[in-house]
Amino acid sequence: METNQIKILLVDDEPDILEIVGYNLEKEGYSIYTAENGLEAIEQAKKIQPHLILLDVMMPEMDGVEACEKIRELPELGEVIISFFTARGEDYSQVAGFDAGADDYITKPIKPKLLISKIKSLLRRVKDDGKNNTQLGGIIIDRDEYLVIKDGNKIVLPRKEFELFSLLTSKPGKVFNREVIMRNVWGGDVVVGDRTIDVHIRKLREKIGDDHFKTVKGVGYKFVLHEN
Amino acid sequence: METNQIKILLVDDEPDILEIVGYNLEKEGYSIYTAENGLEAIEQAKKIQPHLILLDVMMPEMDGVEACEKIRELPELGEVIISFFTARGEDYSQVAGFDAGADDYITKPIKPKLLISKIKSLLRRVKDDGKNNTQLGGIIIDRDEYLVIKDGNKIVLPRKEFELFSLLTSKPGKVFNREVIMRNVWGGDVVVGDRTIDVHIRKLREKIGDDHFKTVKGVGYKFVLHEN
DNA sequence: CTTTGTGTTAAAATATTGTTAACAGCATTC
DNA sequence: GAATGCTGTTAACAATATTTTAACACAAAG
Repeated sequence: METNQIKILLVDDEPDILEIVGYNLEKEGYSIYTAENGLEAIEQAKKIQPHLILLDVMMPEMDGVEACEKIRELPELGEVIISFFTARGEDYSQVAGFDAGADDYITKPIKPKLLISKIKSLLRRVKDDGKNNTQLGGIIIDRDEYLVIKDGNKIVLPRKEFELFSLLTSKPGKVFNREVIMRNVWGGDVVVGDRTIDVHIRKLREKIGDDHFKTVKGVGYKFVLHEN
Repeated sequence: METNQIKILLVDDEPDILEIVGYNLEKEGYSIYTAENGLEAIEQAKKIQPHLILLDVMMPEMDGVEACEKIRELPELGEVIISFFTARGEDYSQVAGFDAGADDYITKPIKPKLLISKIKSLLRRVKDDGKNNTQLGGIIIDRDEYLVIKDGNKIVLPRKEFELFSLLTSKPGKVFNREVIMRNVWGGDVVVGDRTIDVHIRKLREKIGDDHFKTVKGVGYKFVLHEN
């Protein structure tokens, strides 16, 4: 990933800090976004999907620790890296911070060089992610994590359901007949009853949404992104 | 290990793919070898002892899955990492289940940047056989000392437990199935009972924390940093 | 209005994992 | 060299989650 595609959200109630830190990071080529309190931070985070969030611990409205916890509850931001700013001596908050789900700490006063090198090290994980993800509209299928994320909700599917879902979504709109489904999900030799596929489809409809799975009677099933 | 000492064997029946992928990998400094079918792949693999093999699933003579199985039976290649190329939707259940003993897979069409980052991630384990410490949230993993530090507490793990932990944390969130765990922690030839992995997972849960280790039934285990 | 294919349920069957305690191997200590 | 403690493995059993079945309802097509 190019440096200039990496988005960093900076959250602090002191404009001075935002400016000086922002300046240093922009000089390195990162795209900088800012917020002045925890509430705003969460709004922004949802909107811009940053790679890294730098959160001040002490802030009005909602402090950093609380904001961090809230952000960690948002599945669509599951990958985001969060680091706190904290004044030295405030380090009692470190334990609380890790509990809240922080990845690292940066102590004030901020030294630009140290800041940059810490940030580079934190972002190393983002740069080479190499994930097997598919994004279809608002639905993310993560084959590494065996997870489906829809509208910000993590949905855990059991194996057969996941594989069936994965097959259907491998070509949205295409109708898969029962034989093909059988062969791909169950394997050529396994023999199971007639209603098994239906039951699995039903569960997918329950979990993912009724209207994504269309029955083509006498032929098979298909996955559609939008109903029409 | 230096990048230019890392040997990658590329196996695909389409010369175009060999060329474009080979070009991209050579640009990164890897040493590239090629084969055009499964049989040839096995010959080459024995001869050059590569660190990583990228196998197309669909090939004449002997397909990727079969070749992978054969390679896994060769004791002299016990350490090799194998990843499939696969078109999305193709042979889904087999590839997804890693029945053949692959470590990962890469979906076609191949995007060079993603390819490179995936390969780097796969090779990370080979490259830093030397010293390496990782920090993940509040957890520090010291691979030299077989030591884990969590919330400031030192946790000493026995070798097997440490290696299992180390594997799972090498890619937080990713599900590792039992075969892969077996091969990486115990080695390809060792045969131990079915419950051994479970017992080790249990001990990690006891020592590191229950909620970091998620079971995906029928698939495997994953390490998660933050629960949600 | 009969046939054919699909939808729905809950219960049954199966598969997979969790837990425990026991044991052997090995190194360390006394 | 006996005692101790730790590691890794196993086996038996418990606990759970997933998958399948079976029975019946329903709906569309002919």
